[in-house]
Amino acid sequence: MVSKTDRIPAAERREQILEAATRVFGELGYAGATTDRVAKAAGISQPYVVRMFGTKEQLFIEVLERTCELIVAAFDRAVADEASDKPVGPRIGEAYVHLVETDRGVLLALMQGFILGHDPNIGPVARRGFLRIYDRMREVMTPDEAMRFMAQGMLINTLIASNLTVRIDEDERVDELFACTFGDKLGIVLEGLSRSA
Amino acid sequence: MVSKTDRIPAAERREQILEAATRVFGELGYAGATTDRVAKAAGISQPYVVRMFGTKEQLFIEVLERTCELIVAAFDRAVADEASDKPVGPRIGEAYVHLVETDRGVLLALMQGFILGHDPNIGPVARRGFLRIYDRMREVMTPDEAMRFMAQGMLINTLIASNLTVRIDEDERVDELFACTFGDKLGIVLEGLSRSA
DNA sequence: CAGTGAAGTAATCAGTCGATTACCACCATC
DNA sequence: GATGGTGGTAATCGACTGATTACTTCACTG
Repeated sequence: MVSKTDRIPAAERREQILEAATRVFGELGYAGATTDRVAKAAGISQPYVVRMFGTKEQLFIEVLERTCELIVAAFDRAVADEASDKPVGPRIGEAYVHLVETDRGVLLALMQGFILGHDPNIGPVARRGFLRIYDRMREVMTPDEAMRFMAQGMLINTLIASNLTVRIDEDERVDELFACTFGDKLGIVLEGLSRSA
Repeated sequence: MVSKTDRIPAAERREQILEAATRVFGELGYAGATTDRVAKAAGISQPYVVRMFGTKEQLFIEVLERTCELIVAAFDRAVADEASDKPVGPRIGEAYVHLVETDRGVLLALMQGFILGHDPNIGPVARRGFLRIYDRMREVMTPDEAMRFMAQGMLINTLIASNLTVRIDEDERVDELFACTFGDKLGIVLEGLSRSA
């Protein structure tokens, strides 16, 4: 039934599942997503997903930790980028906007984690992830700058999650808000949107 | 089985259900909440909830529209407050912070709506609500100010949703972030927290 | 080539949840 | 005192979903 090329080492398959689960959880939320949707997105069967991660909850927790790692890693790269002549703040901002364009699922899954803060098992992981990102900011900017940066990030997450992008070029207020939010990085976002359309 | 004092006019009962549903949806999310939890929170039976609103989806949509109305109304009151000697920006900010303290469910339900932007039925309602709030801001401030205000609001929502408040007085970074986010309104928030604890 | 372990699935089960149905209690009014 | 409308529930159904079980296929190795 399964051709031999479909058999893949567990570690590699694990990463595939995490990637697919990030998209599915990001789109449907934790409760709304099903292990079967994740399985289909990863191209395998539902029982295999459950067996590899134990429970749906554990899978989500690993997705959440992975998204935080990806974001922190992206920030680290931006901070370490010696080639750029820009200050560190805008460099990190650009890195975040770049994530919007390339890996929307990461931001959405992160958002889904934050709003599960009440959950006894997921909540602590979400809070730890949030603080890890905040800490990273604080290493390169003041508390006030870091706060504003996080706020801007949360607005971006909300704009993406609420799918307001579909009304760009349709509603003047949306155009204005996007221009104001993304500033000189608006081009990057629009380019990413047209590519994914 | 039901004492006669439990019989209440439909319109009044409807408002009770919407209020209860706002809290339940805010805490558990749309998919995570059940009509039975809403019913128990409102003190009635599950079938009655469904019959009054048709479907769970329709109930959520009405909750979402109601939360937007409540927020816009709170802003309107703040704008119209002639007694205050503060500029309009801080007055609205204070109104929003006041919502954190008194009606957390409203902010959380609103957040839950935003992250359902992909949903074909709920998404449009969420976007309309977001823009209605943004419009209200734009009537009394510049695009840039309105964007920053929305960003700050989204950060506040995230801090509340992720339940980071539980780590106040436990984690220095959290204290710093809250002080920075709420500024001179931090007292209002802390007072609300200790009262609800 | 027997044997072992890793990769993966089909079938199914038990619990949950939204929705439906059929019913009951109360009050007004004629 | 029948009657009909309004406020409400108990019981239940069908679909969905996370998890479990038992099985198959294949590569490797002694």
